Amino acid sequence: MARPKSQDKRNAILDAATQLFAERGLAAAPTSEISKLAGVAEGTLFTYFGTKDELINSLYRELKLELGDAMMSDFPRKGNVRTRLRHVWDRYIRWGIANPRQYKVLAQLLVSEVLTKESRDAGTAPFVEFQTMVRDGIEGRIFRSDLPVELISKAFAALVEATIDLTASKPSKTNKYRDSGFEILWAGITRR
Amino acid sequence: MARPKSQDKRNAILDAATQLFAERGLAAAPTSEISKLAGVAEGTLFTYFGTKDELINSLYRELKLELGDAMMSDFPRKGNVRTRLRHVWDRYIRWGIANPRQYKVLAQLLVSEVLTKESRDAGTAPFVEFQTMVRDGIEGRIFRSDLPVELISKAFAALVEATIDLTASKPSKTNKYRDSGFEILWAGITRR
DNA sequence: TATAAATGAGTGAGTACTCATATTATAGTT
DNA sequence: AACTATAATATGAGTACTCACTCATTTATA
Repeated sequence: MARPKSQDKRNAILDAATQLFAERGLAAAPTSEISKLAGVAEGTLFTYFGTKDELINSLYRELKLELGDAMMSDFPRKGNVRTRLRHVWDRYIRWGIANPRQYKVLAQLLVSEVLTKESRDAGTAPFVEFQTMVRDGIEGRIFRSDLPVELISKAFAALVEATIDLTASKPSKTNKYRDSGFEILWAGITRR
Repeated sequence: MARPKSQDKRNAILDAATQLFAERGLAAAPTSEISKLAGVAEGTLFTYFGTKDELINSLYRELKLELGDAMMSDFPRKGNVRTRLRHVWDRYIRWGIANPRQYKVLAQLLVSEVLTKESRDAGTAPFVEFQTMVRDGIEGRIFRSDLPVELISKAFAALVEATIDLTASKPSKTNKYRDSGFEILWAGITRR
């Protein structure tokens, strides 16, 4: 290899894209401005990402990885189901609040029409341990056995996101929302 | 007025926009194609909606009204809290399944950057009775009193939408998801 | 008959992507 | 260690194209 690509430039482009996507939406953020903000020539953007759609797909995978890392670092593998569930709950919310742009872009990407099936599949990879935990909860008779696994996972995601959204509009109640949100989830899926 | 605008044309344009937005996303649906699909000249689109953004905002309000109607028709005002909550739950899900395009577009509009604050506010208007019901639930000691009202509303919306999304991928389990989803919500927000 | 809607070719402002040229990190040679 | 050849990246003006919106003209209705 005569001259290697620079991971720094790649990251700068992804960061710039995140910022502009969050501020204006996917379609209204031109590659010319993304590259300018990243401090590279427009052509350079296209040596790192063949098309704008490819950039968007790469960004999605990157963000999902970050979120997965945030949720799973220090994961209390030995803890009971409640402890583990609470860990990922707290981490997810913390990440969403600490990275509002990334969080917002993720929401935009998910409803966009440009994500490939491969990207969507790749995006679920970081969350295998989460699936395991849900299965543990059901087999260990902690979760209600009449609830489908996929509904529990979905309910988790839906409630975290609702909680983060609320927090964004009333940051002073962050802790309240975080705790109450979890209580709704826990009471909702566990046996009485 | 020499020649009145036609409600039919206006609806045709909104319908065409809904279809194309759902298929390709807001940005990739040109006004030229929307008008063609609606069976009017492109100029006509602009006599009904001054700009594309205005069209999008109008569509949002229209869809929210439809959803509100669907949820609130035959609303059992005299029923107990569970009956009333279940009513709007079922109607919301039924509407989402019966109108997948509308439902999808609504999701896109909510994360888009073109909705004005006025539109967002107007969008909540059809749901005043829902708010009342939540307050009833808290005052009547049916819902847990430590949960913030706004979190309960948000949790409702989040769980319905999660349920509809799941149903879209596995229609055969529609009833199961509908019932189980509601159980999660109900167990989550009521006193033990 | 007056007034407004309907039409669709035209316009100007962008936009994603290209490509000829300049630059530079690397591997090989001495 | 210094030099060179090589092959890749970096650059940004240029290109082909698309799109939201306009406007002169035609058509319909009160």
